[in-house]
Amino acid sequence: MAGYVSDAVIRRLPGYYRHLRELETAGVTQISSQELGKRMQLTPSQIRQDINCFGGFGRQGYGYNVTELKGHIGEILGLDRLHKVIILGAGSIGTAVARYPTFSREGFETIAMFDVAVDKVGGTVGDIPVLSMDKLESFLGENHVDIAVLALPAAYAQDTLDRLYAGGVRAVWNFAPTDLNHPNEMIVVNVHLSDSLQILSYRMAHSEDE
Amino acid sequence: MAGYVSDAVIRRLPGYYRHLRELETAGVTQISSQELGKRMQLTPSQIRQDINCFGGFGRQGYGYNVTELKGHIGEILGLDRLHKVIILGAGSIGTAVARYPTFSREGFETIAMFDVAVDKVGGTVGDIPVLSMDKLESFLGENHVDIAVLALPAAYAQDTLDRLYAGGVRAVWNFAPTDLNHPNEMIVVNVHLSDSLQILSYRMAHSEDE
DNA sequence: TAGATTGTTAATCGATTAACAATC
DNA sequence: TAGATTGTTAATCGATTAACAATC
Repeated sequence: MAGYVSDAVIRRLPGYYRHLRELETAGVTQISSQELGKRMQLTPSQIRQDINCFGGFGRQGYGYNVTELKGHIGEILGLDRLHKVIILGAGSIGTAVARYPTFSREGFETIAMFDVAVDKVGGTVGDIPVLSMDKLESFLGENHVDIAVLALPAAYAQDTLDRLYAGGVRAVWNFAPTDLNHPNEMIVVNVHLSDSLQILSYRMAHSEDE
Repeated sequence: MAGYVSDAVIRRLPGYYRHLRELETAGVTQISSQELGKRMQLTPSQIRQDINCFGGFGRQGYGYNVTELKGHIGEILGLDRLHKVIILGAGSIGTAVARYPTFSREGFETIAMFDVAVDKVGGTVGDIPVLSMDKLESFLGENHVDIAVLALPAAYAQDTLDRLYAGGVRAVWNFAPTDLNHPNEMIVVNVHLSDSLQILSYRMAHSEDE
């Protein structure tokens, strides 16, 4: 069904999912592109175009069924599957990711964390065991891992990514503040917290401009 | 100097800054749009267009001086100013933000955290005092705050944002997984960690498509 | 000077918006 | 049926890329 879908559309999908979940929780069963657009600050046209990249989930004269559309978008996002996750780095960022309740709710299960600090190795974060970084290869040999989270200093990120790739991991969620080189068949999504804060700083510095 | 600058350009600025910092650290003094483009996966044209939104920082036949350009972009991003920050929520995300070393290096100083949990109030995270949420208004009355970080559950985010606005805060960095309503003169930048993870999930689910 | 590379204008490409027939 | 709203095609708008004269 889905042919080429532009990056712009993909980046909006989680927003649709989030708003539809909120609407569902609020007991709303039906919504038009008009109303959803007002809520999400998008034009009704754009919403219909976006949704129709994946199929005609609406009905003329009615709009969209909230639960149904949320279900479709959840599937499109792959949230109907279970993802096994490991976290590299048991510092404050790694810990925050491990404890983030939303992830487990959406099918992301963290099965292990890795760190170099001897005082962390052997411990746990919540229920999650913290293993030695030296055990990474053997762990990957024995366990299927869908996603690796890089939550360690930039200086170690590239080397760790290369080890993950060699161990068969094909998807990385990167919190290290650097851009990483990776083979085409590896998917890397960056968080780059500093970038986001700098954009806030930019807007503050230029808020009088226009 | 800077007339209208598109969102697309603004979102790329932190990337320029990051790469220029890395180049400077590596001892590179000069770079052409060609080389920088190869490094950042952008066309040379785009780099020259982006930079020329703010002024002609290059020299024909030479390219750009790394340190000089980094300095200009740092200023454009407002990183030459000191920003006083408070963090709402002393959970694992708030703590991770408080401990993130990059921020203090770039001129963001966290002066207080706030939480409702009685076992956290009165304590510290690093050097930063954790105050009671009840003290927010009095704190804002006595201290200048440039940026508030929302690191609390979605259910409390809108209410807290309204209190921040009433207390004079005009910039918010939002980690709560919800979109917030805010007056025009308030600047809100969202992190939405779940969105980013869902985009990774999407790409994994559709990596065979093309 | 010759070579390189910018700054900037023009051309292209893609994403958003508008319009409207189809239809619930 | 009449009214509402989708799905989809066409028009517009904006961002990216190409080209090249200016100039270091």
